[in-house]
Amino acid sequence: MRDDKIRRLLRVGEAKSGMEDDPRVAALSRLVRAMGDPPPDREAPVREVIARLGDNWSPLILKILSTGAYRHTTLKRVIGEVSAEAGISQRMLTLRLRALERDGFVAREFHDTVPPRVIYSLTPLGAGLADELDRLLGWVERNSKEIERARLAFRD
Amino acid sequence: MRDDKIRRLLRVGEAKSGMEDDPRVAALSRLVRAMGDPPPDREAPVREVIARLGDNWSPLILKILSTGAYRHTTLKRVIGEVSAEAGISQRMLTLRLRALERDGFVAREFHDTVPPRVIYSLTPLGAGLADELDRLLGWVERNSKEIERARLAFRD
DNA sequence: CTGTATCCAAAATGATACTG
DNA sequence: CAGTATCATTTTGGATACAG
Repeated sequence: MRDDKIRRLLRVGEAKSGMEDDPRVAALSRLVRAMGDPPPDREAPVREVIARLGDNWSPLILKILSTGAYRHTTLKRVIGEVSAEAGISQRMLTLRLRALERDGFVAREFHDTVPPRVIYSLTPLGAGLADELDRLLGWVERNSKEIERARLAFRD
Repeated sequence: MRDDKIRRLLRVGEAKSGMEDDPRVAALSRLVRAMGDPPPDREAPVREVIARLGDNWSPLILKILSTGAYRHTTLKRVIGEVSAEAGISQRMLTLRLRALERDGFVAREFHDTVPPRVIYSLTPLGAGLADELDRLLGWVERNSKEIERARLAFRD
């Protein structure tokens, strides 16, 4: 995207005297270039991975798996005890694990016995993602007082 | 939660000879304590903030606002040009901005003129969140090759 | 211009029953 | 035990019209 297009978006007049150099133009220009062309869509890793971290169950799954390897049902049982909500449905657990496996964060070890045994664990990549999650949680934790304050002040 | 309850969840027998000390028990115990009692529900800042980062529009809004202050419609126009999708609806933009404002990440400056002028900008707290977002994006970026490889390998 | 209200479509999640 | 299929419910998002 060219800078003059950005100027039009911002309704910034052409700089004739050099006084209208809106700093947002250069900053937006950098942002657009950093995002690439075309910009990442919903299926792009950047979007998907952050969406995973933001969904209801994946963060908890990552945290639990960072303590070790688990069978499917054991994982379900642990989530049911540890979460604030009613517990995860078998369907959702499978969906989430599949998504995490698909992106290389979770390894699935299948033993074709009766009954079958399937062991889920974090890959090194998944452990890295769990670390990122921890750092993010740490930031929120450190700022939760201020967030709570903002929430209370938000009675407008 | 007591450790023997965790052992039952994991179907770990009582250690009589000291050989069954499943390392997951201690790790899970630490995890449960770190999460607090009761564990954070959907409205808790930890959950909400990460959910914000994971939704469709908030990350982009944060990125754009980190380049400066914007009026409502200008922001909408910029998002429409910068995003991969069709653009954000006025309703969603308002909802997202409200949520970000509610948690103290975005400041709303209202001028009661005709037509009204409303300027949105990041608070220092919001700038901090934008920094966290950047670090997260950086991590995904650095690992996107490996993620793509996992995706291609995931034809099972 | 900023925002709300209403209605509608699409997506996420859960419940339940079933299979190998 | 692990997983799938189906259906119901909830949540989320968009389109449109309208108000101040």
